[in-house]
Formats: sequence, structure tokens, C-alpha cells
Amino acid sequence: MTDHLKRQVTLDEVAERAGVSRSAASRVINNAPHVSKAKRVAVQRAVVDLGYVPNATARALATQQVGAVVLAISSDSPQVFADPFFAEVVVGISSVLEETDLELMLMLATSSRAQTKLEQLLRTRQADGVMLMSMHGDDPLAHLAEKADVPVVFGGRPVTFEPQYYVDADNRGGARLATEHLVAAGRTRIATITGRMDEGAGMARYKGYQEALAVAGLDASRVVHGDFSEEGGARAMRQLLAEHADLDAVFIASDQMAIGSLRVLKDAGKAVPGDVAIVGFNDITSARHTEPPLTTVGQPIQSLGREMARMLLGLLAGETPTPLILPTRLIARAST
Amino acid sequence: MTDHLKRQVTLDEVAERAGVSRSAASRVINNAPHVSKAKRVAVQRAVVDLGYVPNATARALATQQVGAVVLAISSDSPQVFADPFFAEVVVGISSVLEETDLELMLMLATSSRAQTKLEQLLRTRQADGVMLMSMHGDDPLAHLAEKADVPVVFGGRPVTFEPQYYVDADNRGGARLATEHLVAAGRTRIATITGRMDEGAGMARYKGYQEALAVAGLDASRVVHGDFSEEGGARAMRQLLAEHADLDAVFIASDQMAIGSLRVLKDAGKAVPGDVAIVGFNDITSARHTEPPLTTVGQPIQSLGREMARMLLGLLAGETPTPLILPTRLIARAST
DNA sequence: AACCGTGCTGGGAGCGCTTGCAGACTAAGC
DNA sequence: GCTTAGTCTGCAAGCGCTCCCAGCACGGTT
Repeated sequence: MTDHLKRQVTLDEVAERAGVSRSAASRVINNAPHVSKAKRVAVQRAVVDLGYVPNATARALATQQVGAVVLAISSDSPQVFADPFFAEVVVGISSVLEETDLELMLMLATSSRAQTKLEQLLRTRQADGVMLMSMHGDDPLAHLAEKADVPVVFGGRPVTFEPQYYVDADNRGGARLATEHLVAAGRTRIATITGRMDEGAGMARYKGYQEALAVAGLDASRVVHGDFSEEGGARAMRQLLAEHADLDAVFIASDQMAIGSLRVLKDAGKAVPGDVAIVGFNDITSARHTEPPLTTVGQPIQSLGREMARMLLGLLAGETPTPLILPTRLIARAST
Repeated sequence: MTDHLKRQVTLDEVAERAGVSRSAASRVINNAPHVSKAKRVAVQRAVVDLGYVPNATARALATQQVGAVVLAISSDSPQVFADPFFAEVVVGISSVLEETDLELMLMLATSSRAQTKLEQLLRTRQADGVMLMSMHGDDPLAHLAEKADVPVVFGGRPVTFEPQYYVDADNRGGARLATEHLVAAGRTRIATITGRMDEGAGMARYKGYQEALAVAGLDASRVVHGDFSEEGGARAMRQLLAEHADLDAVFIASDQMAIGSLRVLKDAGKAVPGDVAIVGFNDITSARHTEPPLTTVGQPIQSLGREMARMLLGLLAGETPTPLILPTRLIARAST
């Protein structure tokens, strides 16, 4: 703690040094009109001489704009955020925010204390806008957000309703792609391990699977519900094997679960893709390094973040953006 | 954009409804002394009746405290942040911040614009404190931070100097552990693929390797410098194989590089760990899923974040914390 | 010569909150 | 009963900035 006290340079000092009024100085800082060339230059000089930087707080108070948006992750477990997924989203968001004067605040609303904070935020305009990723089913926050006092864009869609503004990945389309891929490979007894059915992504991927099989005229009853986790995937695969010993392929709603499944399959002496073909979802880094490398569905995660930010910016600018669904694509590797 | 306009409830309204002065109301909000029980209760009632939430901006202006700290990642590439490492750090940080009234702001200082922003932040107290992770060598920001106008704690140490407040993982110790493990396994021609030598972690891990071999009286000249990336690891391994065909083990400064190396080793027909034993660093998730699963050094990443936040909190409270070095540990798997 | 833009200019009133301070009031202490 | 200390209480002065507004100067119209 050196000299945290040497007071900040204020607008008044700048004005004085430049020999103009505070109002005039303010105008040139925000380069507003109605300032003569001469004064404008004088102020600019003073600014660099003094090393003036506007006080964001004071400005915020005066303009009633915070100058910051928040990315809120509402979830029941703090660990979800450890998922690299979010790191990527953040990179996307931050890449577009970087070109604005907005700061990014992060809220991991996992404890009830944090949830309350988020709620208040939504009500009381402590941020100019929020990007909300709500992970579990009927999150009350999600509803609250819809009628919030501040613009909200959703990342992903809750299961229970369709928010007004959101950007989502085409989970259903991706799942269909994956399943069709299995069909095209000649598999006929195609099972699925779903994600959590109280999450939008889990539900959508399951629907995609059903659609593809319906089109192909195949049986879509080999279903076990998982939870997106590796351990859950292993469990689900054991159950699948027990209940549907005849399966020759399975579409698994996340790579993590696929990895768990692979282990079980190996222990059970099933060859992949010989006996059973596997396709996962997400294209996490690990998917390239499994044995065999995992065929999976990739989604443009950074774009997701980028588009969320852009949409929010649009909202802040008074536009009325339309929801966005980002394409997913099949990445064929050795597990099919 | 519904009715973002219904004005906020202010302290004055609370005071009026409670029949007290604004000062009194303020005191109970901040539960300061010198308020009679009766008025205290009255104000509290008014607060809930009105749904009052203090305006953070106004408070910040009055108290000269922002109520937020920032996590800044200074780097030349935006992609570094995509590393799950940071997601974990953030989880740690946010878990301790959650119990305070501080918000977390994120700055990925990757463009020069963002760098400038960070610089100003450091000078002008736009945050109450900052946690800085500076990735590349002689980052001018790092020096700037040391004499900043606001408390700064470093995550990891720059190569060029030792900051006053930091928390770091015991990279050197971990590397020593890893190398000793190789020695203990009877390997004698132990090479290393280092990380970037302009990063603290890269340097420290290299030193640890050297130390261990010195103690064991073994040759420490089988060295190739990598860059922490998977591709770089592959490249380095090819070079290593070409220059030191006799090696029987290699300590690789990151799991990513180890993964790249594994591929090269396989192509070269070398068995792991039969012909050459491998140990990585970081214990990323993928490390469990390589073929064979990777022996590696794990570091307590969430703790790193947690301790950074705690240290910053201490600083804000006027304490003078001492730097912290977190232990790393060897995780033995099948590659050794 | 009276009149009307048009573009600058600075004064000053906020934005919502904290806090030093002086006054009022209460409870002891002698 | 009067001082002394102690506890409330509200006034008012900020925190640093924005922005409305009235005032002014200047040049061009009638």
C-alpha cells in the first residue's frame, strides 16, 4: 500500500488548467458539440498534461448508466463453471465488449446469497444489461429475468419457456446430425444416453435423436437418462447394456458421458466402433484423445458468447434483435 | 425493453416512510451505531415494504470505494483464457468473494486497447483491488502494477522480478517431484521439454528438473524448449528424438505438450512407458484419457484463486500478507 | 436600426449516498 | 440542582460528473 491517496485528477482541475468552465471541459471529454476549436484543444492538452481519466463512478451516477454488463451463471453447483465451456463463452463475450466502454462483471450465482444478489441486480439496475445462463430446469431467476428492469439476453434456452432474447446452439439439429450419421453408417439399433432433462440442451438433444430415428423409421426406445457427467455416463451405459444388449450404436448427449461410456464398453469387451458406434456432443478437447478418438458434435462456443454480447449491445442501443440459433456440426472421428 | 424506467426507491423515500432523517436511515442500512432501537426497526420495515436496495454507484461515489475488484489476465493472445485453468481460478476467486460485498470484474487484456484500459485502472482506482495474472515475460503491466495506486496481488510470478504480493503454485517443487519420480523408477537418460522460458512457470519447472537431476548426479542436458501447446510439444518431441535418441524418460512441462509428444512417440514406435516414461504437468482432464493415462503433477488451481482473493481481501483490510506458494503433487498413472 | 437565428459559454442543479458536526436530550455523579 | 458524559438526531456539505438553460456575441435579415 504505497500512496493510494494522491487524489485523483478531477474535471475541475482540467477545466481550470485549460481556462474553461467545467461544462466545456466535460463537452470535449465526451466530444459533444458546441465547443470552439481553441478550447477543445486547450482541454485536450490539459487532459494529457494532468493525466486525467474520468471517474467512472461519478459519471455513472450522473448518467444513470453503470457502464458494465454482467454475465451471470445460475446453477446449483459452483463446479459447473469449471467447465471449459464457460471459459470459451467468456472469451467470445469479452472480444466484443472490448470494443465498447463496457466492463464485464461475472456472477456465479450458486449460493443462495449470490442468487439474491443476482435478483437484486435484475431489479435495481446495478448493471446496464445481463447475459444469463441458467443451468437448471425451472430456475425462478429465469422468469424473474424476463420481466426484469434491465435488458437480459439468455445463453441457451430454459426448458420451461422461450425467452424473448436468446442465443442458443442448434442442439436439436446437432443431435439429429449425429443420429443420422449413425443411421447412414448402417446402424439400426441405436440407443441414446440423454443429458439432464431439466436443461434445455438435454431436452433438445433428445428430441433431435427422436426425430432422426422417426425419419429413418427406426426404434427410438433404447433410452437412458444421464446427467452430463462422466460418472453418470458410465452408469447410464451399464444400464443400457443391461436393458438393451442388442444395441449397435449410441448417441450420447455429452462427451463427458461418452468418455465414461467408453470405459464401460471396454470393460464389457465391446469394441468401438466394431460392436457399437459412439457419437458424443460438445467436442471438448479430451474427445480427441480418447481411445478411439470420439466422433462428436461441435458447437461454436466462442460465437455463442460473441453473439450474446452483440445481442445485448443491440438491446442497449434500443434495437429489437431476434433470437439466434447457432449451427452445430458433426466431427467424424474413429468412434463411428 | 419493458418499463426500465420505474425509478429506483431511494434512501430518502425510505427515510420519509420511516419518519426519520436520511442520515438515520443511512446508519441503519450500514448498521452503524447511534440509532435508537425504535427508529432502527422503523427503517428496517420501510426497507422491506419499499423493497429498497441501496444504489451501489452512489455509495461508491460517496465512500470512494468501488465495491469491485478485478481479475486481469494480461496476455498476447485472447486464446489463453480459453484454457480451463482460468475457469477454475475464477471459481476459486468467486467462492471467496461471494461472502463479501465485492463484485468481480474480468479483464482480458489482450488487445492494446484493453491493455490501456488496464493501465488506467491501475492508476485511477476504478477498482478497489486487482488480481493480475500476467502471462508473458517482461510485461510492462507487471511493473506498472507494483507501483499502482491500488492493491495488486499477482497470480504466479513474472520471470523478471518478484512481486510484493503473490500466490503461486510450487512449480519448481512439482517439477522436482516429477523428475525424482523418474529417477526413482530407474531412468537415467531423462530429458525435458520445457514451457515458454519467458513465463515464470516455464522457468521454474525447468529449474526443478535441473535440481532433481543434479541431486541424482544425472545428466541434465537433454533439453528442448517448447511453448506449452500441444503442437509445440509434438515438435519438441521430434527434435528430442532426433538429438537424443537414447533417452528413456522425459519430463514435459505441460500436459498439453505431453499429449502432443505421446502422438509423436507412438508414430516413432516407442512404447510408453516401456521405452520411454513420460510425466506431464497440470493434471488437465484430458490427462486421464490419453493412451496411456498420463502421470502428471497436479496443482490446486481453485485454491490458487481462493488464496489470491483472500490475500487481496487482506490487503484491502490493511493487513500485510506474505506471499504464498501452494503445494503441487505427483499423480502417478500409467505413463511411468 | 431593430430583429432573429446560430453557436459558444458557464452557472448551477442535480444523481443517491455517506459523514462530520453541532445541537438536543438522557442518565448519571456529586 | 447542576455539571459531565454519553447517546441520539438531522442538517448540510460533499463525492465527480452530466446536462439543462439562460446569457452572449456575432453575423445576416428585413
